[in-house]
Amino acid sequence: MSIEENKSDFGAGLLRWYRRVRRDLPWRRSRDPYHIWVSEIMLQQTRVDTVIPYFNRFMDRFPTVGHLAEAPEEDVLKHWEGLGYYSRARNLQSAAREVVEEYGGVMPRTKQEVAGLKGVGPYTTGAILSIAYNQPEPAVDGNVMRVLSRYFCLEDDIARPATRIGLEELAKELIPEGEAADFNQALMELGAMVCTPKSPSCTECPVGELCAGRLQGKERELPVKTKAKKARPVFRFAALIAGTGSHAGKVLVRQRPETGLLARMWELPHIEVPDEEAWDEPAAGIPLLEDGLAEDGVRIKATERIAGEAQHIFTHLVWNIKVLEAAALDEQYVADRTAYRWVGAEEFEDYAWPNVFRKLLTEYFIHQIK
DNA sequence: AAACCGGGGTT
DNA sequence: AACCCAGGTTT
Repeated sequence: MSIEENKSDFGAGLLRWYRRVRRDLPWRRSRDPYHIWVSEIMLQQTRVDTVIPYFNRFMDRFPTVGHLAEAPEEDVLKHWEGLGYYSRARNLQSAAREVVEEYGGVMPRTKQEVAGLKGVGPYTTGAILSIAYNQPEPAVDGNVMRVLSRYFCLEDDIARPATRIGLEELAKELIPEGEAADFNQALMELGAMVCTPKSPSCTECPVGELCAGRLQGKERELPVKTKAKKARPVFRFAALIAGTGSHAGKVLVRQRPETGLLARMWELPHIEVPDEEAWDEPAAGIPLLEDGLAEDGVRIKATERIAGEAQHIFTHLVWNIKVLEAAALDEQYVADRTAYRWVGAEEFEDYAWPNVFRKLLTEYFIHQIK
C-alpha cells in the first residue's frame, strides 16, 4: 500500500467511525463561530465533562459576541470561576470587543484575522476555521499529536514546537476533501475515547489495522514527550480578619493584581515565608503577617490561633497555607482601601474566588452560622 | 526554548 | 505521585 492510499484510508475509516459514535455535546449542536470559539477556549487544557456546565451557563448569560463585549469584566470572570487559566476569560472578552469594534460584531473568516484575536493560537485558529466554516485547516491539540505519533510511528518529542508544526503539515494533508469539520473533530474524538494516553483501546480502533505504532508494538511508548519539572512548594500565612461593629460577620479580603497568577481574583490577605521551618511555627508568622499587610496600609493584630489550613496545587507551584485568626486595628480606614473589602456570607457569591479561598471561606461562614 | 498560567480526573 | 487535558502568551 502506498503512503497516499494509507492516508486516504485513514481519513475514510475515521470519518465512518466518528459519524457512528460521536458524542452529543452542546457546542456540536451549532455551527455558529461564536459558539465554537467559546467552546474551544474553554476546552484548552480542560476536559469535556468539566466544560459542559460552564459552556451552558456562559451561553445563557452571554448569548452573542455583542453580549460578551458589553458585559462587565467581573461578570465574565465570575462565570469562569473554578475553570482555571483565568487569562483565557479576559483574553476572550478582549477579543469579543475587538470583533465588535473591528469587524462590526461579525466573526472574521480568514486565517490571519482569526489568528490575530487575543487568546487564539494555532490550534484554536484551525478549530474555528474548520469546525465553523469547514475550511481545510489542521487543528492539532494534544489528542491529535498522540494519535498521529502512534499511527505513523513518529518518535519526535511532541513537547517541541517544531514537532507540532510538522504534525500540523501532516494533519492538513490528511483532511479528506470537503470534510475538514468532521475529520478534525474525529481525530480529537479518537484521541479522547480510544487512543487514550495510558492504555489505548486498539481493538476498538477504527484504524487500528493500519496503525504503524501498534504494528510495531510501540503504542504504549508513543508519543515521546519530555517530562515537565516538578511543582515547587511555597509556604504562606493568611489572615482571617473578622470584622466587628458595622462589619460584624464579615471578613477582610483583597483583590489580586491585574496580571500574573490568579489575576483579579479575590483572596484572604496573605504573605509568603522563606521555608517550611518558618511555616511550622505560627508564632514566627505573626510579625511577618502584620508587617506584610502594613505595607498595604492595613494594620492588623494577628494571633497564633489556626483558623484553617489548605493546599493549592498549580501546575508549577504548590501553595501551603496556614490561616491565622487576626483583628483589624482601624476598620473604617481599612474599608476605604481600594483593593481591600469587607465581605460577608451574603456578598460572598458576588466575587470570583480561587478554589482554595472558596473552600476556606465557605468553611468559615458555615461554622459562623452555628 | 523555557517559564508561566488552574483545576481536576486517571492511572 | 505522575501524567494528562480540544493551549496561549510572555520572556
